Amino acid sequence: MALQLYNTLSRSLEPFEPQEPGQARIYVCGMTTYDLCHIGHARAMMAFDVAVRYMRFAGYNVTYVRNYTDVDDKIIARAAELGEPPLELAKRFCDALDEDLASMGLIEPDHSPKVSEHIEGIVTMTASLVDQGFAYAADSGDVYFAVESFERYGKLSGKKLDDLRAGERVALDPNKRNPADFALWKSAKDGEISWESPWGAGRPGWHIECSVMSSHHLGESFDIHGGGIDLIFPHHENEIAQSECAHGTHPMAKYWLHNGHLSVVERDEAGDWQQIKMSKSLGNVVNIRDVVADMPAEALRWVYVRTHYRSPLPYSSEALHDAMGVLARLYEAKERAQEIANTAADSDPSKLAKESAKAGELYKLIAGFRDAFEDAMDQDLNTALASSLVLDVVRTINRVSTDKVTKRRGAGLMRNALQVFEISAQVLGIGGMEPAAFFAELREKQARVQGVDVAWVEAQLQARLDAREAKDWAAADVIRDELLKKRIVIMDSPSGVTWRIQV
RNA sequence: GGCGACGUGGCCAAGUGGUAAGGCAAUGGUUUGCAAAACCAUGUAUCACCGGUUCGACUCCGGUCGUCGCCUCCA
Repeated sequence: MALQLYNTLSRSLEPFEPQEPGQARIYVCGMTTYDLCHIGHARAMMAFDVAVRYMRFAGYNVTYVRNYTDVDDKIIARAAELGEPPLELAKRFCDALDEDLASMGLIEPDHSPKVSEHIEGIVTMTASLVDQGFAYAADSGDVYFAVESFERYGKLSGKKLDDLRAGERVALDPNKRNPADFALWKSAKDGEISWESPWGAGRPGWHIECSVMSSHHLGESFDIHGGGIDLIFPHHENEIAQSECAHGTHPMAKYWLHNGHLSVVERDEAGDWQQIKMSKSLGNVVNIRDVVADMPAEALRWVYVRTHYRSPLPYSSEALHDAMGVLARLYEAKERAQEIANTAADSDPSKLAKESAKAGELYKLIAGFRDAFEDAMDQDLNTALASSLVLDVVRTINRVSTDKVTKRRGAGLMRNALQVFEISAQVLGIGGMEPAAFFAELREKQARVQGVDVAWVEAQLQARLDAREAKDWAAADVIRDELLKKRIVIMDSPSGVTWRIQV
């Protein structure tokens, strides 16, 4: 099977057929950089991160563009509040965003254009729309796109101009011919950041930058345009209008992909989930850096990956804790597989599979893994299914790791099994760490979160080890119970003692 | 008012017409000095409800109820 994507334009699943075979061009609406990136934004970033990773995995040569909107009303307002030049504020948050996304293991786009660097192109496209009669300059110095001039207006969102309840929620603007007309260019108010234009000093409207930057990097008609579900209208609808009118080509993009929203949920007194709004005033905004400071970033990725990108995602700290536990199991399996791969003798895995039923089970699972994984991802990037296939392998590795035949001669088999983690790491961004590094990071971060003194723990562990060597089980157990009270769990194994903080 | 999405075991969550993956939690067991981890076993799921199409529907169609999103800035 080949990749199929759900296209918002047709509201159906379509086979992915890029304009140029083997080459995929994708544009994703990034962030308006007036604040830190929170886990809701991160979901969108993750959805398209995985999409691009998978397309590359599947053999496409992908050109991936994700913009920063660094000129915007909210940025100007925030900058005024803080007494900071708007572009400096935007730059600060662009850098913070880069840092946060890198900490989550997101791949970098091939191009990350900023509005402030494309003003000339924006003026040119706006002028072209005015010249062609698709836009008009009002006396105020604002330039508006005339939605009635574009017959396909509404094709993405399914909205009809007559149905839009103009003026109901926002005061009508007397400068506009139709209330649905939107600004391509906004005249500068006193002291605002502005650029010169044929219509006087001003700055770009909200939607035009994406039309300009996408065509700049990907051409007038490209393959995939992505963003959050909330952007369908008006943002993407308006992008289509601008681009297709300015260029006289269509479609602007063949496939429109939209990720569902994340919502924060908490348990109420009855134990039922209650949806709560993530907002500054409630003080419950969860930023990427808050999460990544407390645990390995893959835990957060796991939360995203476990739900299909188009479904709503209920987020809770409980889900994040579950994810940490699952990842620990995954890395323990990887560690077991590595140990056998490093210490066992080599033997043809197919022969081993005949000698031991357990080895045979793993052999079979691994042999079919890549196809099954691709089938899952081909179904509109079904990471929920794909990730559960990884867990199937994890369970089977754990089961086989006690098998005598495998322990003795299973190096080859386990090397094959380890490729599953490589695929998972490549596509989902999960499972690529060295197990020891994962556990060290988990322990270090959780120790800080829970206020545990690592040196003290190590000392306790040594004392317990001494007691155990003396077979003084009672003393050893007292120490273990003491540690457990501080949520430190001890795990004895033939290769030594490890510990973990209960999450 | 318009457009759209969702409702699957205690919870989360896949499911591409042929009676339901995976995860978490729970219980029992194997293992362990005892634990932890791991593994094994255990879930009668009226797939919101009511009709329809079909040999057969969680899956398609219509309706009802409920939750949510967009129509203003929003990932």
